[in-house]
Amino acid sequence: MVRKTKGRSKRPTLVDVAREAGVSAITVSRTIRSPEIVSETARRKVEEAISRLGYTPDPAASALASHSTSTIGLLVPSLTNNVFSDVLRGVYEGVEGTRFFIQIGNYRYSALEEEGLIRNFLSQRPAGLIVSSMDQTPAGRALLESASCPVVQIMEISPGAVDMSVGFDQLAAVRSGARHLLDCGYRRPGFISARMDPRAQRRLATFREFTASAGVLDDRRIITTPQPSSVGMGRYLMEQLLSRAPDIDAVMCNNDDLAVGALMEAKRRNIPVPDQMGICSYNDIEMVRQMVPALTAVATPRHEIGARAIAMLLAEIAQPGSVDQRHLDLGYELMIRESTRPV
Amino acid sequence: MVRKTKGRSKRPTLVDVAREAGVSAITVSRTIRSPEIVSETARRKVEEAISRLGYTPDPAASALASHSTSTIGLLVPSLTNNVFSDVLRGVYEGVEGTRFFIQIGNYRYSALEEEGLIRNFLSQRPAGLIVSSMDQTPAGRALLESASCPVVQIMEISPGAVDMSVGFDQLAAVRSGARHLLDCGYRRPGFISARMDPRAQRRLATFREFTASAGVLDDRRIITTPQPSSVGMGRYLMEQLLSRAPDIDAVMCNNDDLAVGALMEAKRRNIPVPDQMGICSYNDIEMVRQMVPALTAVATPRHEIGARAIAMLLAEIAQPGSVDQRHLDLGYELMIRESTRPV
DNA sequence: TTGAAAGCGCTAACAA
DNA sequence: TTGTTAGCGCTTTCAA
Repeated sequence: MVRKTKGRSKRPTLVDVAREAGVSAITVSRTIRSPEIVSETARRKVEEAISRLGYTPDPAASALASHSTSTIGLLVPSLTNNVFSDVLRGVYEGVEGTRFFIQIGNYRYSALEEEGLIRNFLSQRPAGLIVSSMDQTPAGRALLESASCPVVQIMEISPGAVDMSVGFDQLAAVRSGARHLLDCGYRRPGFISARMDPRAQRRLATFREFTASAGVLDDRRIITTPQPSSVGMGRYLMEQLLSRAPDIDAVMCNNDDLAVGALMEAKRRNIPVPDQMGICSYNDIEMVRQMVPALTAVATPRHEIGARAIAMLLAEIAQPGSVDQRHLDLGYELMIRESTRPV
Repeated sequence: MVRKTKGRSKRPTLVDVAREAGVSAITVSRTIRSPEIVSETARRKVEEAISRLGYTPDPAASALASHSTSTIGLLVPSLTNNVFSDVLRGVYEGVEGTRFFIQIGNYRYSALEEEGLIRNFLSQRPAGLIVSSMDQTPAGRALLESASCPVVQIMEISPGAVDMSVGFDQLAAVRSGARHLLDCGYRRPGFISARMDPRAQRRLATFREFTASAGVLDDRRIITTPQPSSVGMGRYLMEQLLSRAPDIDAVMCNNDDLAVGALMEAKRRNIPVPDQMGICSYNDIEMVRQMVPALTAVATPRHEIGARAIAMLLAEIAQPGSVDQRHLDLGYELMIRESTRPV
């Protein structure tokens, strides 16, 4: 059943190409990495030799000799969360056609695991690093600070970023959703949230402050769980909310799947949305606007965060120090749809 | 604004550790890779030296000397499709805690791009490869056949797999959904599908054959698009279907998001589901069973495919030829819920 | 169980 | 513009 014979694959090397082309090894190397500094004739000979031999460079040898790889590390807290799949897409689109490739590390919302991954990634001498939080452990942060490659922190804006950052004001975003609910005339707003990582905690705190200052805070109307977010969890939290505070008239959801779940639960109970229950979602993945009724949501620039982060990183790798705007605030947008009733 | 000084980081090497521990370099190497063949005393000295110096191995040097890396390549046709995010999760869970890490390549449903990625990945001497299709170009297939690492093809079962495979019978799966619609008493079933890759094509062909043999095939009730699948696309295709064949009484959807869209469109038009319209979904991501009404679906073992594929691969890497069951059929399951009416 | 010697395939640094 | 030389940090091979 064994198929492979660990083929001591006599794969051609730089030296083979050099011999074939009648030049030196370094000329071949240069032809590949910076063709513009090689003479027309040499280049042509080398290119022919390469295609004749079917040569492909060995990235390991290159990494060893040059002390740097073409790997870009991307640390995310979750692979399941739709939020990050959009970021991911932006990042992948940005590296397409370059010599770089992405290596994803999933730290599962654990700062300790994140620290381990940072250490691990850094030991591979990556060309750059994208990390999805500002909440590193002190050791993790120290590692990032002393990294010998550019680092982009994404998702939030924060004055304390290590090197570069791309994000938006998450707290202003959640506030705009809450404000919209009040503007619509809802007076007993609730809040549901799953997976209470530091960022979710901060958004909850902001919701509490905002509603408190508006005189409509009631802790019975706030339900959270450390478990992962899902549509089913949205239904469950909505159920809890309705039994603990039956007079609730609106709900701010900390994630899209929770909002979809909340809508489904309302439908099951024949609670009319938006008339007796306003629903505001957060992030605004595609599905949200296709619901019936379409969900109002705070739209976050997930894809653009990925795209801009990788663009910054590539620019900084190509030319260290060349990126002027090292901290980008991409903003957010309140998408008013059918699940909240305008005044 | 520049922060880094390309730190000629005097990072400790194997030789430094050897000197510190009073042994030779190769003993340090062995202590790390196969501690069981090193004496207790030597091992202890080395371990102490490693932690004292904060040594981490350089993967590039290791790869160059040993002709193999700890990278496992994973080729997927899409980063957006929920199907693959479940597979991904299974794979990532499987490498956690091992020395391996995953590198994802997205070939965007293009066999040509896939071929390029195979070439690219293979030139990095990966420890193993997971590919998500059986539809390689001839050159792509040849590359896989001559790869010097184990290869797992996932998603489908097929006698023509290159090395190992993990999947299920996609055609039997779609047939079971179609059969269920007929069993329920629906007589004018339609089919909607987006992103017509070869696999989607085969499923459509199977639907046609099956309905033809049951005498209920009508091509007006089949609508497809090459564009990506989404909830919005599901609504759109449902709309088309209803205008082209208003007498339709059920729809088989080739993907979960299409089914959710179809349900929403039915709701918008006040078409009662399941009484006047049966809906059957394909894949069964979490959201599907949380809809109101909950959607009937053919559940596919996406997470398990990822988990089993990586397990096979790791076993084969550890001990070439050790995997006996080289082709796994994981099956599928029809989940009957509220969107189809039982007889 | 341990070690010495010889590379792996490339690039940095310098020289021509 | 091109070449020479000397490694990069590890593992392989062979020997003790």
